[in-house]
Formats: sequence, C-alpha cells, structure tokens
Amino acid sequence: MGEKSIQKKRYILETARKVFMDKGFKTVTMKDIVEACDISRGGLYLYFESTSQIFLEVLKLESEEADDVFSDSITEDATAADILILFLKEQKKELLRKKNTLTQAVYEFYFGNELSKKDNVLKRQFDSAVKIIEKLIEAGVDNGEFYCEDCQGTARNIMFVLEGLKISAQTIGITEATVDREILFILRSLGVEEESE
Amino acid sequence: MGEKSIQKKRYILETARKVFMDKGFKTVTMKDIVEACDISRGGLYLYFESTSQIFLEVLKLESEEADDVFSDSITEDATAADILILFLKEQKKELLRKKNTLTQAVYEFYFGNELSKKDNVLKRQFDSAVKIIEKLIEAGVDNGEFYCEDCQGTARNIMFVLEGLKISAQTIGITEATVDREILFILRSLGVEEESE
Amino acid sequence: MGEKSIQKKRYILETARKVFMDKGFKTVTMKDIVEACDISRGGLYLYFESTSQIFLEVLKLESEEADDVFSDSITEDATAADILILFLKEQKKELLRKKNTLTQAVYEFYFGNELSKKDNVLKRQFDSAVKIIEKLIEAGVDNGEFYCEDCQGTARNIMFVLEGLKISAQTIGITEATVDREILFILRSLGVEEESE
Amino acid sequence: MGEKSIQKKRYILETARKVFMDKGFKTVTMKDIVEACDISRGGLYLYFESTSQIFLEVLKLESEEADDVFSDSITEDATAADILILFLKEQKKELLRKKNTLTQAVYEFYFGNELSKKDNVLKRQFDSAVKIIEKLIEAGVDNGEFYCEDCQGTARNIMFVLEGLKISAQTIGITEATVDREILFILRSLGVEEESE
DNA sequence: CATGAATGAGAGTTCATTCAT
DNA sequence: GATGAATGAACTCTCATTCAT
Repeated sequence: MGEKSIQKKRYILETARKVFMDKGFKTVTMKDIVEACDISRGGLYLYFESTSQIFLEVLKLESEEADDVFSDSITEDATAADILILFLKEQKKELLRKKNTLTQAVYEFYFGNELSKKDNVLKRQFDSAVKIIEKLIEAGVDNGEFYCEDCQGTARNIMFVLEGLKISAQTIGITEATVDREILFILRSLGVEEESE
Repeated sequence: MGEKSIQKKRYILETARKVFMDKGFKTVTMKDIVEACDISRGGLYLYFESTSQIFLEVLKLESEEADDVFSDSITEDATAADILILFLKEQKKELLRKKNTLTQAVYEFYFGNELSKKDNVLKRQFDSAVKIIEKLIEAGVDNGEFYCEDCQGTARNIMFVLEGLKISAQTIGITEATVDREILFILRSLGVEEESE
Repeated sequence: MGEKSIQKKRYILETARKVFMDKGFKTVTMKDIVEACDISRGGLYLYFESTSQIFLEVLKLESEEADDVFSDSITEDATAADILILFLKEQKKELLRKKNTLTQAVYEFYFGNELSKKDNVLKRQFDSAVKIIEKLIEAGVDNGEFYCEDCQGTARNIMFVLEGLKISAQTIGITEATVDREILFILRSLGVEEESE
Repeated sequence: MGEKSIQKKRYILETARKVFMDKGFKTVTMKDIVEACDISRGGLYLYFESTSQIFLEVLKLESEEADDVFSDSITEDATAADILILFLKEQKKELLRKKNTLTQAVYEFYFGNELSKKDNVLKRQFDSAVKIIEKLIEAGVDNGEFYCEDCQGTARNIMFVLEGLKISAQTIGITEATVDREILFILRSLGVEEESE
C-alpha cells in the first residue's frame, strides 16, 4: 500500500470516527461512511470490509493518538494529588461532552460482540487505568497526601464510579454538579479536603 | 380490545422481551418480533406500531412486575445492614446474568434517544434507588451498624459503582470475584466488616 | 334485507360519497370507507364487495336524488332563455365547487373501466342533456328568443364546452370569470345579448 | 451522470410512459415500472424517487419532443383555414387514439394535486394554445377566410370543446363522427363551409 | 486504484379479505 | 347480522456487495 493509500485510509478513519460519534455503532452503515467521506461505494471496500473493521481501526488510531491520559498530568514537580485531580478533571470534561464522544459507539460495539472480546481494548484500558491510579494513590499515601487503607480497592472503586458516570451521562444525563459531587466524594474519601475549579 | 387481545398483547410483549434480551434494542426489527411471536406480518401492527413503542411497553410491564427491588429484602426484623447486603446481592445476581437481561437494550434505547428523555424511567429508578439507599444508610448509622459521614454521597457512590459494574459486565465482562470485591469495598467503607455468601 | 339493513346501506353509501368526493375513486380503499363509516371491517362486506360496486351505487343514488337538472328551472311561465340561463348558472355553481363534487371520482372511475361502459350512466346523462338543450333551443328559436341554424349542433357544442370547463376546473383550475365568459359566449352565439347576475 | 446513465434514464422514462398510458397515473407503482423496465428493484431508485417525479419527467420529455402542435401545419403558403383545419385534424387523431395516450394519466395526476398546480404545464399549454388559435383566427378574419366577431372568445370556445371531447373520449367514449361533427360546427361558426377528409 | 451502476435481499407498512365468535 | 382479529400479498425503500469500466 502506497503512501497515498495510507493517507486515504487515515482520512476514511477520521471521517468514520465522526460518523460513529454521531450515530453510535450499530446503526452506522457502510453507506453512511461512504457518504461522509464523499468517496465511491466501491472505493470504501478497497480499504475496509465492514463497519466493525472500520470501528476497530478507529479505536486503534484513537488509542495510539491518545497521548496517555496521564501523560499531560505527570509533570516534574506535580504531587500525586495534583495528578489525580487533573486526571479526574480530564475525565469530567470527557464525561460532559455528550456529543463528540465515541462512548456510545464503543458501548454498542462491545455489547454482545463476543468476538470482539478477544482483544478487548476496553478491558485493557480499564485495567491499566486501575493500575496507574493505584500507583498514584500509593505514592500519595507515601508522601502523606492521601489516607487510604486499600489502595487497589479504592482505585477500582474510582474507575467503576467513572464508568457509572460515563454510562449515566449517555443515558439518564448528568449535570456538571453531579460529576463534581462524585469527584469531591472520591477525594474526601482519600482525605483530601480542599478543591479547586 | 377484548380479553383475548390483552392476552395476545401480553404474549407479544413477553416474546419481544426475549428478543430484546438477545439482540439489544437498535438492531431489533419488527420482523424479528413477528417471527419470534410466530404471528403474521400485519398482525403485529394491530398491536404496536414500532419497536420503540414495544420496548417502552416491555419496560413498563417490567417495572410493574418488578416488585420493588427492596420489597423482598425488607422483612420485619431485618437490620439495615441485612437489607443493604441483600440488595447488593440481588444486584450482583442481576449483574452476572449476562444474557436474560434487558440491560443492553435499555442502554441502547436511551442512547441518543433525546425524546425518550422526557419520562426517563431510568433516571427515576436511579434517583429513587439513591434515596432508598440513603435512608437505609441513615438508619444503619442511627443504630450503630454503619459509620458514615456523608450518607447521600455514599448512596450516590454506591449507585454509580453499580452502574459502572453493570456497563462493565456488558462490555469488558466482569467476574463474580470482581463484583464481590466491590461490594466488600462498599461495606467496609461503611464500617461493616464481616460478610456472608 | 330488512328495513334496518336498508337504512344502514344507505348510510354507508352516503358516507362513502363523501370519501369519494375527498379522494376521487382510484385511491379509495375499503378501509377508508370502513373508517369513515365507523363500522367494522367485516361489516362493510356484508353489504358491498368492492369500491367499484359502492361507487356505482353511490352514482345510482345520486341520479335518483338528482331531481332532474332542469326540473327546478322549468316553471310555468319561464321562457326558453330563462330556463337555459338557469341551467347554465346551475352548471356554473357546480363547476366552481371544487370540493364536494364527485367529478374527479366519476372521471377516475370511468377511465379505462371498460366494463363500466356497459351501462355508462355518464353517457346517458350526456345524451339526454343534449336532447333537452336541443328542445329548449328549438323552443327558443320558435318564439324568437334565440337565433340558431343548427340546434342540435349548438346543443352538443354547449355540452362539450361544459365538459371542457368541468375537466379544466379539476385540473388547470378556472375562475368564475372564465365560466362567465364562456356562458356569455354561448348565449351571444344564440343571439341573446343581455344577461344577469 | 455518464452518457450511459442518461441513456438508461431515457429508457426508463420511455418505458414508464407506456405504463402510464396503460394504467393512468394514480395506480401506477414503482414496482410496475421496475417490472416494465426489467430492472432491479433498487435500480429504479438510482434514477427516480417516486412515480410523481417520473411522471413529471415523462411530461417534460413529451413536451420537448412534441414539436409544437402547429409547427407541422404552418408551412409557407398555408392559409389560416388550412392551418386551423390541420390542427383540428391533429387533435382529432389524438382524441380517437384511446390507448397510447397520456390523457388519463395527465388528468389523474393533476386531480387534486394542489402542489403540482405551481407550474401547471397543462394550464400553460392550454393558454398558449388559446393564444395561437386566436392569432390564427384573426389572421383568417383579416384575409377574409373567417367571419368572427369575438376571436378570443371563439378561440377559448374551441379549446374548451376540444377539452370536452378529450375527456369524453376517455369516459363516455366518442366516435369519429362525433368529433367530425364538432369540428364541422366550429368551422361553420367561422363561416368556413367546405371541408375535407 | 477508483468509480458508481446494478442487483437482490430484507425491513417497514398497508390493505383486501376471511372467519371464528 | 356484526365484529374485529388475523393473514398474507403487495408495495415502498434502503443497503451491502459486486463488477465492468
């Protein structure tokens, strides 16, 4: 595949990404993508053979580009609490961004997609996030910023709460206040009192 | 509509329910339901005019039948902790039941269904559950079973964790151990140490 | 068929008539009529077996009720010109009444309905009208009201013009002025100068 | 759209034209046209989206191809009477051609098609024909071929008679003799005595 | 590579017609 | 007689997928 092909493939993926953000996964058709890309019907099939394949590649691109969620936060002299708060704020921003989010599409894709469980990117991301948060909390505990008896449990709890907020945002709808309250609750349970924003 | 019609309508709803459990919401067609019910094409339209309508009525039936989640738990001499634990166990059972669950369908239905947000059953259920848990925790605090500084915050936290577990169960998949760990974490944070099963 | 049946049949025909006035003939369904009559689906079939049959009976009723077009006009001491003018005015009224007219339905019914040509009511009505107008003109000529060399030809011409106006009213649309102009033209060609309205 | 597409579109329109001649407008379905064209179900939708659209394009094609009704008649040395007679003969031929005519379809299309009244081709054609006939008669009067006091009135009368004949041909049925008689009547009223055929 | 016409399967929906009650 | 549930045929329309150019 030549350079041009790679360019085009990337273009298709980026365009398809927008379509998935708009419509979720299940109801997106090859036609939707063809039209969004303004390419020929047959043309799409030269690069991809199904919406599932396209979606998986969109996700791959996503995770490649996603500078690690924490990478921004972890600066030289940031404290553990700083980093955690920054991370939670990032999550909050993402949560409240109802559109321009692949969340729905991702959920729909993984729903009952037994095959996709093989290399469940979602799971890897979740587990890795838990680990990072755990380390973070441990670091915070070590330098006295946090109080925590079960760092791993707390890390997991935080992630499940975030998942809960994420799905709630897409279904019942949540306000900024709701997210703030949850973040505050998490921080308090770690013994962090002050907050920002 | 005669008695027989009501019977048939109920039959359709129950059959459709299974279809939704199988396929979620978005990809279920009127034809799917027609075939599952083994009735004629036109027959279904005598009762319902869209999958959305059918789904809403399935949900209504569901919530009517669902004796309140707590009703079973609340017996005369049960303590607050007992009731909370029972509730969490119920949720666990539900969570792990990957199939035979409307969870996916419900999520898909509420995804981007702005109109359905009007009377968002989901939201009402969530809010009501938070309130009940809050009361429960307060009762537990009052009689010394629980230790808790922010009952409402804790109740909300519990519900979001449960939501997080629910969506995780349907996407990344979770094990019984995972659920147990979370329940344990919750109970510990309330100062309840021993547990059962 | 009992008295009640006859009543009901008549009721159906009168209601169906309105439906035909609304929708023409070709696109009227048995369902349309059932709904307009607010009777049961099967009920209609007890009396009629098709829209064609219903329409024919509507027409029959129509022509029975239609006191002869001329009957009103022909009073004791009316002159031929009076009667003709009255007739033309009646036709004008009918022409301009775009809705509440069976015109479209009648045309649609007779279009390519080879079978219906057997007893083509329309033709009989047309021919009979020509004859009456002819007699009228002859009478007018006899008493000096009209000037006319070819009474039958003129009568036919009048009827075709009326038909032309009728179909034009339903397709390209015509104004009152247009009809007046045509009537005036006809009367002038008969040597009648003054007019009324 | 390439050359081939244009060919195919034209082919569809020509085939559809036959279907409309056969069945009128209202009862023609996309399926009818698909089958007549022997193309695939979806194929037709690549070119047209409704029978209305197809019909309008058939009419457009029709009027493009129809070298003006008079163009043939108007030769260098033809007299006004010649041209008028030729025109009427053309109309006669058209009138008597019960099948192979779009007349019914056109009428059905314009029946109660309020929207189509915007650019009512029919009306434009009618008005333009009236004007041409008027000019023709005026020319005939000028050179002594015709006698006529109200050229415009006569032109309109002729057109309404032709309309009357046209709709009669499609409903009650008319014979050649009937048409001849009407033509004769018209010509006589213009003072033209001899005729042909 | 790229196009877009073409096909055919399949979903939605409406009705004429029948029939048990 | 009357009802209205039920059926199945017929139509509309949309897409995934292929293929000649």
